Amino acid sequence: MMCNTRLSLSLGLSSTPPHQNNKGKLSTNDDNQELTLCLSTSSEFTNNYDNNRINPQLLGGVNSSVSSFSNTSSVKRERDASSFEEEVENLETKRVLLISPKGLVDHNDDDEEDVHDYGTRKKLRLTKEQSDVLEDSFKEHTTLNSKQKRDLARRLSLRPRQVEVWFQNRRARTKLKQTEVDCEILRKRYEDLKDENRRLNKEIQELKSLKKSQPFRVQLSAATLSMCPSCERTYGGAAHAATDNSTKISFSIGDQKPHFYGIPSQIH
DNA sequence: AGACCCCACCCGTTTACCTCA
DNA sequence: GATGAGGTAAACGGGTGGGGT
Repeated sequence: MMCNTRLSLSLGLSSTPPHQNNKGKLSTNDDNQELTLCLSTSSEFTNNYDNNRINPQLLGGVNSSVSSFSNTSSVKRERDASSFEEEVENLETKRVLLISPKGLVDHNDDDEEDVHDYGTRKKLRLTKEQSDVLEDSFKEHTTLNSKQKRDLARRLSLRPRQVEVWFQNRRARTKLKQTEVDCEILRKRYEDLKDENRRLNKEIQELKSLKKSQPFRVQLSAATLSMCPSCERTYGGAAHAATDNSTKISFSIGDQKPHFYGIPSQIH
């Protein structure tokens, strides 16, 4: 099997390719890849670059190796070829460069359509037709099995991995939208409860003042009071005693306006 | 049982590309 | 027209869990 992976190593400064997420490890997914250790100097990198063998995306990492990769800031990395060459000229001749699979050697067939002249990964923009088909498929099922993925990829002239990634991103978008909807519902519910709380507190204050003005007629604590939402008046704990069959309260969670049946007319 | 591998998925992030001020 | 900011979507790497061996 052709070696698709090379690890280039020389002495000196170190940098991490940008697509390694600044987190380090060089990993390979392909069992057929092998790691080759070789020494490299600036001039070799320049030559490789000119020979279209190094991914400028990686070179961006080289460009900013000293300044950018020491922290996690998402500063846009300069990928301009000329500035890279200037940087390379300025770099010391010996440095450690870890280059991941796409960086040094030939791309496999699948990847070739996605690279620019200088070897950068060209960002695919799906056509309207491709997006429509994927959307339709997503409506049917939000996940794909291997066969569905392969079929869809073949149908759209995409790689299965691209279809897989599209579905992952699509699920993420759906989830994000749903989260936003949920947030809005919760916000509304919170506002409603706040209003309800404000109204009940106001009633408590009114009752307290009523108790003060009519101490012998109103001897009920606020906790034992109930309220008829239809008329917005309160009445006492006798209703809860329910010794009188004519006094019944119908109330359930979610009711906007609970109704009170058979409440003695005198409390109104 | 548990160690290992593979696979699919999620999550956070990076990056290419687009739009708009 | 050039440019930078911000948004969007494709792509990536790492982590995780389930299933098979």
